[in-house]
Amino acid sequence: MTVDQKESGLKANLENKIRKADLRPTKQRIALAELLFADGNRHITAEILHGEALEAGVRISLATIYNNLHQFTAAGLLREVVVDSTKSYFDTNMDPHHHFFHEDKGMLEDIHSSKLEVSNLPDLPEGTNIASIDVIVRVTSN
Amino acid sequence: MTVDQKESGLKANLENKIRKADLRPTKQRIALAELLFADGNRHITAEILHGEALEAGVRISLATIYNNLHQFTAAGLLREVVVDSTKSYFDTNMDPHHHFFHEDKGMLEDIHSSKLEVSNLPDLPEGTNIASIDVIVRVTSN
DNA sequence: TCAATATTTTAGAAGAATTCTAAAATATAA
DNA sequence: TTATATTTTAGAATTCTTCTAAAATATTGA
Repeated sequence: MTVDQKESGLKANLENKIRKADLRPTKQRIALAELLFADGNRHITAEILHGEALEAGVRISLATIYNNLHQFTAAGLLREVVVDSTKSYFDTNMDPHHHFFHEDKGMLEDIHSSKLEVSNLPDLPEGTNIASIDVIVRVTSN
Repeated sequence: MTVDQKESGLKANLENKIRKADLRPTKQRIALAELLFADGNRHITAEILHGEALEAGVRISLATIYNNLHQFTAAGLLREVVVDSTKSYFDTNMDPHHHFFHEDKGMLEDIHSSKLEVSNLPDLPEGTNIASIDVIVRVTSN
């Protein structure tokens, strides 16, 4: 298999992913999917992703970055992790898991669910359901 | 004990709290301390606190609200709870505990630490210390 | 008490992140 | 194709928060 075939295979796969989410595989969308999903789990902000896209030579506006991050999130391809009241982080890992948050670097790191257990959860407030349980272990460098 | 004595006792207590934080007990600070600490645990945003202060007849600017929320936080009288990437919540309960977050109402509710346990925490990333562990149980109404 | 000093408050401007708008560009279906 | 639906975009608008520097208030020590 040539490099070209491998690449077109990857791209075709991403197009598929986008189609399955009921979205059209536009140039911008494919480029973002590549940046987000091509090599493994990522935690990324809109600004950073925008920077990476421009660096990769993809002309894309910040509004489009936001649009797509939200559309991908709605489609279950991304989840938002709330760790900082000033900006939003998006996580490409959809398996149940938790996070270390490096407060000085503003950086997230996964904690696989099997590695951490939450037990003894009290009764839920009357008339509510769990949407998610988020554990953030905030760490600082020493 | 008269109502007046009780009230002045409460106010004196709050002044004390403010002084211990190395802050001057100004009219605005005392009013905020009253709103925050007078009756039990509260979870509040800057906007809401500002509204309550104005309603209570205290002339105070939003900048002062922010200044004081941060000063109280730095002094260990408040803690910030990060649950929403669009605004900041401050919690008057300084005991170790976790939260339910009612996503539809934007409302926080305490989970006492004894009611919930986090176990099996993996090794921390090289060269880091735990700053805090935050568990947010996000719930929605059904 | 009264001045000198230090802290605090404030209005309004500025900043940062995000969302909105409506027109142009692109993708899809027939 | 051509019509229709979706997407992208620049730039304005919005929301929350911080900054600025001047006026007000609190504290200290004679």
